[in-house]
Amino acid sequence: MATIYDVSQLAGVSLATVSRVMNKNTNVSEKTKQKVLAAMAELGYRPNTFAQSLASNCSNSVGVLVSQLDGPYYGPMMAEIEAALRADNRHVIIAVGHSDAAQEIDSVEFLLSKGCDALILDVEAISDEYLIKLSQSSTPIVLINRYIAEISDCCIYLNNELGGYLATRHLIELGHRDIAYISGPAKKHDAIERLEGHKRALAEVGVSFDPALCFEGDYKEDSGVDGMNYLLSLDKKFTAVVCANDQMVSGAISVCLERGMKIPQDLSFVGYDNIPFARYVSPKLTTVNNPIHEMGKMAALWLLKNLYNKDIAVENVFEPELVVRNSAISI
Amino acid sequence: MATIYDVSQLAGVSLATVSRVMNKNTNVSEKTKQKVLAAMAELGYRPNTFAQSLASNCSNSVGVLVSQLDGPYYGPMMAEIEAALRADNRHVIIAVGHSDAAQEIDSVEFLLSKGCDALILDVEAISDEYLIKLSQSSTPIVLINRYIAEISDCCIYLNNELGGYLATRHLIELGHRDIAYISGPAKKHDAIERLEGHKRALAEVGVSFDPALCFEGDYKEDSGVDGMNYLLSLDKKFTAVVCANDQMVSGAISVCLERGMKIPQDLSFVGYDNIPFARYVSPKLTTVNNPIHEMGKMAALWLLKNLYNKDIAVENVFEPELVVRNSAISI
DNA sequence: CTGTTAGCGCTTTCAT
DNA sequence: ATGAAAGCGCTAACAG
Repeated sequence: MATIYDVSQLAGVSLATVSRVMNKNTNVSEKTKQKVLAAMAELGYRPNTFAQSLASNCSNSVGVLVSQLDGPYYGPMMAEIEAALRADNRHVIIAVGHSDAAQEIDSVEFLLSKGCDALILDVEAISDEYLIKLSQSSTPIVLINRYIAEISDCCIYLNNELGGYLATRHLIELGHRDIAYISGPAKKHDAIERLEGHKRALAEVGVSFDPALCFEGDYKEDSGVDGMNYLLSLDKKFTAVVCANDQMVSGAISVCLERGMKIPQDLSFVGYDNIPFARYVSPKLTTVNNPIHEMGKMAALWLLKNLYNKDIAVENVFEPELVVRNSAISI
Repeated sequence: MATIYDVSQLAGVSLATVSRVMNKNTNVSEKTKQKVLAAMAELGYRPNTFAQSLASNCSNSVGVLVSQLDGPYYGPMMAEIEAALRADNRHVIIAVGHSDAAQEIDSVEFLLSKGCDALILDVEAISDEYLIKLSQSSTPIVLINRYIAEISDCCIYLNNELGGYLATRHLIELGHRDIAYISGPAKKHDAIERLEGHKRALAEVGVSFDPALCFEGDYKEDSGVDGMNYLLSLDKKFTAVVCANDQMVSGAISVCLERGMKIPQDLSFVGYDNIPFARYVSPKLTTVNNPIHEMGKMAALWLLKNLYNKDIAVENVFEPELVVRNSAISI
């Protein structure tokens, strides 16, 4: 592998000059620059990133920590982050936290030990305190799907409460009053907020929230199955159910169909996230759009702006929107 | 940030000794080792990976190149790769090739320029020649979802032809003879092989393959929609359709349901890949299992064995299996 | 505009 | 078993 030294010899200049043309330093005459470029091409020169990182103390890499890689949720986000960073010749190192505090912290340490210039974190279990302290270290972080007042500037998040509100209000407008709810894990921020929105919509029309009609799932399809079986076993009337994410809706609907029920005729459903599959299942899901890919992109842009000094406008909070399809009809 | 020098001073030993304990070199007395370890802990020492990589010419990183990040397909694979490598303290750098030759090559160069120790590639558009030449360079590669005779040792792949055969034979056993087919892109190896298997199953019972009943899709849901609309517009009889992947089945089925057809009563479907959603859509999909996550894991193990000298048994070819659910019934 | 030189933090002979 | 010292390839003052 050719080194910067080989290039300098071939071009008949010094190491420093070669380094200057690589780093687009303007203080190089056009003529010298061309000589160097030619020499690089001839040798098939490729800079050694480790030497660069060691000398410059900048790795051009950003670590991305997500809860899981195998669901339908993080793919679009990762895709946007990769694309935005790649366009600027930075690379992304991935790590998975599995929604567990110990593993999340371990992953953060891991990414830090790999010399990332910055971290994009989608973490649920790590405490606010830890993150606040982390944000004060020399490695910048940006938080996706989480809002912490003390470090709000680096938080990119969705107005989850509003989404929960929109989902339930849609059903209310369709005439529903007895609405069941399958929520996400009670310890996750977004799950709590979505449920809050649901309650607000209910309260707005004077319907009291019935805890018995609320099942705590874990955002996976199977817990939608469990939740639906639970609700159906109840001796309670309900004409609609909102689920805190689309994966749980699909699980819930599959239970109903298996029991011979007609959806949405017998029961209306509203989901959350608008994952790609939502438009291909039957019935097509009425759901709340979660612009997770846009938030991923924004996180990358945030870094380009704050870490690599690009001139970019960033916004921190995203608004969810109701996507009306066929899983919910008027009573 | 503390350096190895600081540690050596605190422990009262030389740089070399500190380096030895970090690298688990045995030639260090237990006593000295403990002193060093204590010094490291006290300083919160974390080795600088760039200096390590520069000096040792080993980065402990592997590049993973996939076609896309936002489908349901690669997530499970990435998850396994990340987990296996992470367990051995290596990290993964991701890049996306978008199924385009130029972009795939660009991504390979990108990963190489980032100093990866090895590459795991799931590429479709890059030529065999390029890959063969690449495999002869100093950076080891392992190919997922692709078989190239000349470098078969580093290929981890599925017996796609058999999968295609199993899908169609299942329908034949159910009594179907008029079977339509929605294939993947004609230029992709796996799409071709799956179609071959379909043809073999047909030939086995003396049914001739009708090109008019075969639509070329692109593996995305929308092309399943297009394919179904095309087939339905034909003035041909068919009682079943096999799709080259589950995403296209879901698109195809959504068209039928929208037209008021009953699935599987009016038309049977068999898919391919067994993506997570296959068991939650209605009807639950009869499909061919594609152990993509196992192949991802195997690719990672292959590297651990061949690059990092772990003692692991690897297998190169995986066999698909039919998963019978509810989307196909006897005629 | 260009060259010289001192590191960046660690690994790895080679001595002892 | 331990230490001294020569790089690994590049960046960034500094000097001219």
